[in-house]
Amino acid sequence: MAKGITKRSVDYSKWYIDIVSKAELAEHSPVKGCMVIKPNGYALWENIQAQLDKMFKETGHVNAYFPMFIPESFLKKEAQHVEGFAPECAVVTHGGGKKLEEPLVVRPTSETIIWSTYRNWIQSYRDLPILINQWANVVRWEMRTRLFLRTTEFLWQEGHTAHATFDEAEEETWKILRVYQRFAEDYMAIPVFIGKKSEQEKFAGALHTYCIEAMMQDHKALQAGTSHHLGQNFAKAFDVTFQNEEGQLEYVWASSWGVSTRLIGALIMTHSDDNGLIIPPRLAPIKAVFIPIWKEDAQIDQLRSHVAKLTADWKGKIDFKIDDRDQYRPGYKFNEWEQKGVPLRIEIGPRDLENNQVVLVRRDTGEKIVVSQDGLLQRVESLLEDIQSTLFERARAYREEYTFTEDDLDRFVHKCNDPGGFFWVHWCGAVECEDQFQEKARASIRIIPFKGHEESGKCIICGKASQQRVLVARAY
RNA sequence: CGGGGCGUAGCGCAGCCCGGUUAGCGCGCCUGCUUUGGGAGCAGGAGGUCGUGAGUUCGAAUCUCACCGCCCCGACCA
Repeated sequence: MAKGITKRSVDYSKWYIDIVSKAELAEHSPVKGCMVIKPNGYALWENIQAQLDKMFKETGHVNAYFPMFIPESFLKKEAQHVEGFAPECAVVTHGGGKKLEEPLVVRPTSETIIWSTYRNWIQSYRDLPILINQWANVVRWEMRTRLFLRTTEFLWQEGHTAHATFDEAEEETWKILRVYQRFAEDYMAIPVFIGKKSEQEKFAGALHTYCIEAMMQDHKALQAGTSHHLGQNFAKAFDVTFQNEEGQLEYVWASSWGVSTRLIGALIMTHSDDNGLIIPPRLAPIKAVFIPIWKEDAQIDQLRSHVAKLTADWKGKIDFKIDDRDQYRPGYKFNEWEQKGVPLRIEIGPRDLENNQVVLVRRDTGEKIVVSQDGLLQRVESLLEDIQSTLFERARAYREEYTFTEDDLDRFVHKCNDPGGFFWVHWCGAVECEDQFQEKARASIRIIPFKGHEESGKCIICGKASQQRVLVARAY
């Protein structure tokens, strides 16, 4: 039935590419590693943006925009930061037909340009906090790219906040992490583990990095959002100080945080099946699609006007579409909308007109439900909510099935290969042992849990004392 | 940067080994008629610098050399 989509069991990577292509989310551009985000993909991104933007504003943030070009010297001001980003920067050397005096880096992230600006904005504790977010594109010259998951240019939001104290910056970093978690779980229907990154995995230039981590259907981990406590590192690099209530000069404390179009990749790999994309209703640009079915020309107009009447009060309440194209037959449309991930299909034909009913078909389960046309909107709305929670529960059950607590090294390595998954293992904290996860199992520490999850044991690698388990997995 | 694969119509491919009329097939597209509750049928039609450049040859999609690009799999990263 799923024409043109490789089955997950045959080739997972191919399946992913087929979904992106068949759902018309994006395609490759003439430039290596870049993508054209097509209307279906962009509509999804717009819905992600709209909800997140609302949540940022509810937590006191405002939007602004900083330029894409950054003087090369700025990148070099924060030692860890340069080291982390220098290799993957695109650099503009010419403009207006002339060689530039100083090359311009196309932003890989905006900490440097923003902190060079904050320097001018901050003098007193009364200027703090600054809680700014920006929606932007960034460029990172990656060696290996995949549509949405890792592209040379991608869209994201980056929050950059400035605070008077360590604790305030910490609270901000934590608050945003919880916003990300809530968004992932309540809107994308993607269950996530939250925690802290190891020293090796943290952002270049941060004191520590928090993240949300999700499991994909191939049991690999995908980092879906990060929130960094930047300490005073950028304030020191750009000499951003403020006068506190006692009149003393102090360096400003910072946080930064972001999610990107990678979320679309996460959404695909969490919910979709061999028949195509599945979009959780709360983010679906089209939540329901009507497919009128007719046998004679005379019925077309009858159906059109009937559906128009039926949906007269739907506008503004639910995003739906009526597919009354007559160059395609119903079966074709069924498949097309399934591939595009529309959560609910509403079939209506002569039989239904006679019986005052419609046929609802759930995208998540394929279940067909015959319901009365009376109170259809309420029925559709509650069904969409049910699909939303079913998707989340299904994803959570799947994740639990492949999340293991493991104490035996051989068994851990073996299970990393087959079936793969998330592993809670004891780790002593040594970098050497962390490297062994990569060496032995091509896996890495995805998160270190927060306080309250202490448990003493022995490091699965070296056997020395360990105070806690960490989550280890192969990752995208 | 290593390994693999591929560049021929919008998409997917055959043809190449063994050079030779007008480069072919499926899907899609356009026109018409019949159809329409799980990817419709028939008829007609449009659509090509065979990735680029050089070479061999009377003659190159096909042989030789070089280059370019893309995809997939690994090492680095959101």
